[in-house]
Amino acid sequence: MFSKACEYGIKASIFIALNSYHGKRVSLKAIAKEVASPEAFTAKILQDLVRHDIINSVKGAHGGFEIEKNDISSIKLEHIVRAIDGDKIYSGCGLGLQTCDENHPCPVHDKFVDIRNGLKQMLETTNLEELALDIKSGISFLKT
Amino acid sequence: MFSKACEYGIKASIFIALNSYHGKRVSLKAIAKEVASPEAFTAKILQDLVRHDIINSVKGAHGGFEIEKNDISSIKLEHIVRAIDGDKIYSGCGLGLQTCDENHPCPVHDKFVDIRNGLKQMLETTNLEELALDIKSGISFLKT
DNA sequence: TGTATTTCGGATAGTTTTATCCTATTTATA
DNA sequence: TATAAATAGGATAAAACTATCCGAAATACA
Ligand code: FES
Ligand code: FES
Repeated sequence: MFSKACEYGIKASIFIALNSYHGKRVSLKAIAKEVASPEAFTAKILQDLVRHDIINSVKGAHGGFEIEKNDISSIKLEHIVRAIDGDKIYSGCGLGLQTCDENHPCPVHDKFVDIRNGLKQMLETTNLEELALDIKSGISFLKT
Repeated sequence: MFSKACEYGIKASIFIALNSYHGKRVSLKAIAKEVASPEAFTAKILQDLVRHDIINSVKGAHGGFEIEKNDISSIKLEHIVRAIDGDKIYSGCGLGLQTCDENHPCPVHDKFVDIRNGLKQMLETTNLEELALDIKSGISFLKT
């Protein structure tokens, strides 16, 4: 469903949010360990999220990644997925036609659009805060 | 969502079904043209579907691919997807945890499972006959 | 000022997916 | 039987995705 990069990006963002909530900045090393992702690859993904203004980075000693406290609840999964995987999830035809078009639909268009809209809806309404809180309370997990 | 191989496989199967409906066997060349897929790659995918007993092939002059007329309505998209992409769509965790487990859920488990079940349901209940009939009646299209 | 820490960014390597090529095998028909 | 038409299958190539490496730049602190 999502690319590896996107999976890592979402999990990393949740972990950063969780810590930013307490005013703690986290390092790449800590993130990669906590979400069980390859360090160097995760670095690339985080750079991408920084460029898209989803997370902030601070270079140098005591540097790391953080999220504006006020932004945590307004950052939706959609923003992260769009930054990393682009909008192919949203716009593409399920069977690879050049464009997904009501007026020139592929055989599964109607059924596919239903499912895609569900996914879209989910990504647009799920924010980092709720996900981070579930981790904090031990309801959900980032690895294993 | 689906791999290219799977997209080609589904479209090819629909085209074969459409023709088998009229007792017509179709060649690889005709299939690739009709679904706008690379010929040699499509050949591999069709071989896969033949090995999985989803379609039949006949070698030699006047050979080609066909589907048992009585099977057209009982072949579900699920069978094709499983044959080509395996069951990763069904079993895997949306965020890449080793196993998708109620008792050790990732942060998006509940929401993800909902969507995955919708997809599963769709694939399990959609059969080749209905898709082929929509093509026949000009309601849907296999390419462009 | 010097050093350790840490992100940034370019280059490179490995793996999987997608795609192509060529030969062997099978079959209908002249 | 000879030939042409098709699928089968192995080998290979190209592209995309995943992952690693290393030096540059920035920053805190001694
Ligand atoms: S045209 Fe294929 S999903 Fe819309
Ligand atoms: S544990 Fe991640 S989707 Fe179920």
